[in-house]
Amino acid sequence: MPKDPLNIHYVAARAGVSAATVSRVFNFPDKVAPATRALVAQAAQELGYQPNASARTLRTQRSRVLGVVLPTLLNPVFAECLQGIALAAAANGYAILPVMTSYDEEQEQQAVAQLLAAGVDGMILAVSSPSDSKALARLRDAGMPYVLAYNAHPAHPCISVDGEAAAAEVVARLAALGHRHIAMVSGTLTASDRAQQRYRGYLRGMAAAGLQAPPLVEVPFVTTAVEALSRYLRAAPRPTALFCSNDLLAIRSIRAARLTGLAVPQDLAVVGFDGITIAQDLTPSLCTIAQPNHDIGRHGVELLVQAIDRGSPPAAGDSLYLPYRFESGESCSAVAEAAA
Amino acid sequence: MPKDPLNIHYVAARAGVSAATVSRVFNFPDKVAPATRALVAQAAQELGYQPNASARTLRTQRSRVLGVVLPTLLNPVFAECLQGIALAAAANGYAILPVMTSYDEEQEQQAVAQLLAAGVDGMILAVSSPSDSKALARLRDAGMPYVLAYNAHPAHPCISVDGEAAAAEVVARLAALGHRHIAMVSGTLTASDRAQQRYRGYLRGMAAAGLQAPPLVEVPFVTTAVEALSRYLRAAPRPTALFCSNDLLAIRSIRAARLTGLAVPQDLAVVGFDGITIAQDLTPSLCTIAQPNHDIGRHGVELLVQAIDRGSPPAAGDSLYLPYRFESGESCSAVAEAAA
DNA sequence: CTGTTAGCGCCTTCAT
DNA sequence: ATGAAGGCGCTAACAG
Repeated sequence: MPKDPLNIHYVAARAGVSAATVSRVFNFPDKVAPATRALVAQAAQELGYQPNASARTLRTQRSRVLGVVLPTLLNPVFAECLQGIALAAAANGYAILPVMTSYDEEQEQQAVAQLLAAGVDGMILAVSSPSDSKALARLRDAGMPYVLAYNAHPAHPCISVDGEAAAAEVVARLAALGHRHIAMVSGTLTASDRAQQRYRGYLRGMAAAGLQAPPLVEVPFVTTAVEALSRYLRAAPRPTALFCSNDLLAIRSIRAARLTGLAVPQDLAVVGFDGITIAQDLTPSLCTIAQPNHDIGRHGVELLVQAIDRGSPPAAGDSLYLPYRFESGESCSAVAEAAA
Repeated sequence: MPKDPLNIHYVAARAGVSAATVSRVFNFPDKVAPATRALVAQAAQELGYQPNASARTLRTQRSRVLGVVLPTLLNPVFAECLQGIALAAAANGYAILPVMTSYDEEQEQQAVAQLLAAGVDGMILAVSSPSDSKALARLRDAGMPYVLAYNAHPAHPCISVDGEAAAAEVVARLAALGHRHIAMVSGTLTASDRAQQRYRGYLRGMAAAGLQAPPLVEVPFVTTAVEALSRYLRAAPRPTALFCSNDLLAIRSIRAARLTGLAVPQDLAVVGFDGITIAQDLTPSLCTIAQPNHDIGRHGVELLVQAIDRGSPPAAGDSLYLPYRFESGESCSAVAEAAA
């Protein structure tokens, strides 16, 4: 049973050296004679000693902890991204401190305040609206290194895909398949920067294809999405294709279609966005824009770690736009003859 | 612009009091005269002062951080649980430090070691095998408060549902629907305590129904599950119902069935386990055992927090078995006449 | 009710 | 190459 005060002095005493030497063994092994080093390592090993993280943080002003601010883990996109963040952080010797904000700006601010007080070395966040975020302003003022994930904004360092181009590509492909009535479905547009990017891309794509864009189908509450979508699909005029701002909505759209008696993709083509892992194992498999969610997290961590090491926060110029992939799935096909 | 040393003394100076008083305002507001308290609060507010977490932790030996050890966030069950943990932790003034272990016992040990060194106040874990876990032994030796989630074991405090009873119930219901050929599908059995519980329940249920249990269908790799299951379904004799040890496998089984030309549920009834949120919006909606994933996380946090407050780790007797619900979904129906 | 004092465990000059 | 000393920011006794 180890004595209660399992600190650096105790190890030092056992190894017959000073506390400073023990500290060096853990931080700069090269600065200690091999023999002494072995002695100390041995003592530490036997005692099961590990340097106290708080004391080390207090002294060095570096916590080796990264804060993570995400809307929710109920959307697999963010769960997958967090998994990537967690793995990359661990690989780089960092721990993570995640906080969920429910797409709420007020909670984003609180999360940032909490993480600032916790003394994290950097933060990765996905926020509602980067352009006017108080939370981001606070980070910048504090000189805290941070990276945005999934957001896209010229004034901030972002890891993302070009959502606008991807959305435009979706529309182009649908148009090429003969679809002329293509509607877009999203959650509350103002609550998500992502949805806005994608909507812009949708509009651009429609214009490029010479098609008229019907009004955006906004579905505020996830829980009632199927119901709302069913109502929408029963009302005329009905589109032949639906572009959904995320995969969760696409899945619910497919259900709504089936409940309404529409066959997917024959009567209604459905395309999602995100590339959540599960989507490819559904039946029909989901046609979507696949994002490298894991890598978005990983690159975020790496960018942050590099910035921390070199001592200056990431800048907008460090932004990374990763490649996306149009994943053709069974939920999307050419428009049926009768409807064309 | 706040001065660099934004510490308790700086606030104290500005409020014209001592550091101790500032500390008291943050920790025991009642022990300070209302007037002084307001003065200090004002000063802190203006400066944007927040007590330094590391210093506080070093001094009090309490970090107000909870460690979380989970296999992966790629399975929505754990993502949903973590969401519950995160919310409950925040509500109780705790931060969380999650670590993912990929169902690997070696990584479970590393995670525990890391969390121990980080000085967390308690831990919530879902491990592969509670009975012989070195990681749990280490926690117990260290006197670290911990709770298991999803695991079930008489020697440890667990938050879970009765997976065995639930599995038995599934079999009973399938039998009542006329199914006589009921097979069970799982991942690597040894990698998951949950799968083992459910398999025991399956066997018990089969025995109770007077049915013979065919060999367990073990699908080691998630990525190749659809392929393996398709092969299995094409080979005779084919079951009329499939009980899957989790929802992810159930979803893949449904896909495998369709690829094989089998209609679900007419030709093959499929039942899952977990109750991941997305399952009810699929088509067919998934028949499953719904677990309160969010609440499992929440109760884990609450049990831990209570134990920490009272100063003694949770005991096996504190285990909580939450209610599960058989969620009838469209993926399961009575056996077809021809096959009966 | 408030101030003084000491030290949590560690790292980091500065000396030797 | 190693040791001695001071202080990171905070809280908990103890005085007053």
